[in-house]
Amino acid sequence: MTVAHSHRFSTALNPINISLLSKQLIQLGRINNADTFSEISRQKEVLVSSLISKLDVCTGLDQIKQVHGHIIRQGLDQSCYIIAKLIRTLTKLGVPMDPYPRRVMESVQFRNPFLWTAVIRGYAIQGKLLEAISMYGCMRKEGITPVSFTFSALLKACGFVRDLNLGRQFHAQTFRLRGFCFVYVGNTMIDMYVKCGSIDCARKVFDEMPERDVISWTELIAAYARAGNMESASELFESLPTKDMVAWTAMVTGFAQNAKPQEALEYFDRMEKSGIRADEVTVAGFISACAQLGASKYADRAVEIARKCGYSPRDHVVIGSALIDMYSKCGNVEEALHVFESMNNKNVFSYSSMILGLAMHGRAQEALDLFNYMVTHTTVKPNTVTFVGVLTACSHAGLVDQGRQIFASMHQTFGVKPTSDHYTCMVDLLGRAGRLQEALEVIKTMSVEPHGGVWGALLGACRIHKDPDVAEIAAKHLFELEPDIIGNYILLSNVYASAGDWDGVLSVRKLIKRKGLKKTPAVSWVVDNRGKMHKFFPGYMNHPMLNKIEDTLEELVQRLTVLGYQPDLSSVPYNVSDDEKRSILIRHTEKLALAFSLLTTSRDSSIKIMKNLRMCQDCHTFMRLASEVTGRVIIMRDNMRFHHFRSGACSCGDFW
DNA sequence: CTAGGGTTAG
Repeated sequence: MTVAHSHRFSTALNPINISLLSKQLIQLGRINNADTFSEISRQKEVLVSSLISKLDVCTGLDQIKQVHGHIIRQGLDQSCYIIAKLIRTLTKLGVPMDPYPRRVMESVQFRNPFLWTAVIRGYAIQGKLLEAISMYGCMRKEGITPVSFTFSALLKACGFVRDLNLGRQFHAQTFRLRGFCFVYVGNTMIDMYVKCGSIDCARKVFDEMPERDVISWTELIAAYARAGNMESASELFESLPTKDMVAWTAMVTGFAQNAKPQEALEYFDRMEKSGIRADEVTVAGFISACAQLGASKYADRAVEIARKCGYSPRDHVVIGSALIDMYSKCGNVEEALHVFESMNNKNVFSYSSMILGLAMHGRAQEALDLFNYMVTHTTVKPNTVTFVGVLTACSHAGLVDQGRQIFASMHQTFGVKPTSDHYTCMVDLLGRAGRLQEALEVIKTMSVEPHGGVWGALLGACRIHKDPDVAEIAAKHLFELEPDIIGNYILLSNVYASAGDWDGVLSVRKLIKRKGLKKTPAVSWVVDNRGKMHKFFPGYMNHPMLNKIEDTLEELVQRLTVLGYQPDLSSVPYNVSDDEKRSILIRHTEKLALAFSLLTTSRDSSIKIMKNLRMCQDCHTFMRLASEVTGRVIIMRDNMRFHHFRSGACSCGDFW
């Protein structure tokens, strides 16, 4: 509330204004003398009520007490309607229920169910289930009959603290007392079960509700989506008779969150075709789906849609943050920076996305600078994701000491507890720097149970530094935690291969076979300027330009050899002849994609290649040197991050 | 006054 506002409030309701108001009302014929008194107090209630409504998050407790003073002076301190409203507002503003709001309630002599409920709900939202229940007990003792709103508040409290048992008790009581269920209470019940993680109970309530509205449906759809069960979500959604914007959005974001971007886009299209408007939340989900597809033609479409819906990143934080992430993942970090700078409001999502974007593209120093700017020049507080971003930046740039410092400060200075994700970054940081024993030590002293990522980072480091002994330790834990992820086995096999241990390679291959796992086939792709995608698979395939591609590669190899290029035979994890290794290497999909791009794009444009797996050492060297002899900028995205090859150097500093 | 929200590591 601004100063000007509070000044207006303080004069709005003085006795002169009230008597003026009453004269005006009589003149207008709205009231007659007989009921002037009750009518004026009703009007007073309306005025005071609108005064309370104007309190907002910026209001300090002093101003609230000032308003309370007005309420008392106007003789409205016994009005349940006004006091309940005041308490609801205090709750919204985050004022703790004890002692102030509760005292205000206790000062009212004759309390109605709505006043009690406002207090119960206040405790509920602040996570104080026991106090909420005790208030409910007091209310019953006074002989007040609860209303549906009361049960809604109690159920909300149970959901908030995830107390399934108490939730069940109130569920039963609700039906006993009322005999029937309002849609509203039913919806709160669904929400309670969902929050308690019991989606089946939520479904049961839904199925038994005599009457449902679109909110009941959407709650359940979103719960299925959050649980990763998009089949049930779609099924439910299709049977929803009238789908509104929020329901559609739940589907779009649901697919986006479950790594099904194509479906997210489909639902967005269907939504548009049904003539339903999209709002900021819908568009954010759409952008997130585009980001996952990682192709600029989707990026353009996302920007176009955001523009059409009237959501510019300048004024909409959610849209801006989503766009930053999308541009970064599409390989256009410059545009991401551009969006970031254009934003009027930036929050922790905007900063974290930007820091992660810079880290992903190997611009570690800028990522660190941005982080430092954020913590020293803004009021934005870093969260757990922000630290993943900064630590990733350190690890990709080999900044061991800085990383250690930041890791220490995150808990000490910023109160963010390290999770397995942060330990993953630390293990990666130390591991890449060749300090495998230190990395192992970090894992042993972790304050949380290490997840697969932590051991995976260690195994990855063993691949770089060719250390089969530590690799076996890492693999043992990793295979227990993630027995079905083929990439883990391949990684171990690569470590053995790089050490020339072909028995080891063979044993891993057997293990893969026994588990019935299938190797993920490699694929690289490029998008031409008409938006068409060209995919390249391993070995020879029937691409119309195959001959030209082969010629180009042969010529390129010759030019690179002059610069000292030698095929890195240790990148081939098979025990075959050196000639065979050379011919396998030259058929790696990203090399085919590179040759294709050289043949089909103009000399001054940069080349953008995507790949679903990690790039091998040989391809990395090849790309680096190719950027030198061709004078082209090559942007290459593997399954983890981006490499910018320019004039014979890579943004990752050959550190990946 | 009960529903949908963008960023996470190997």
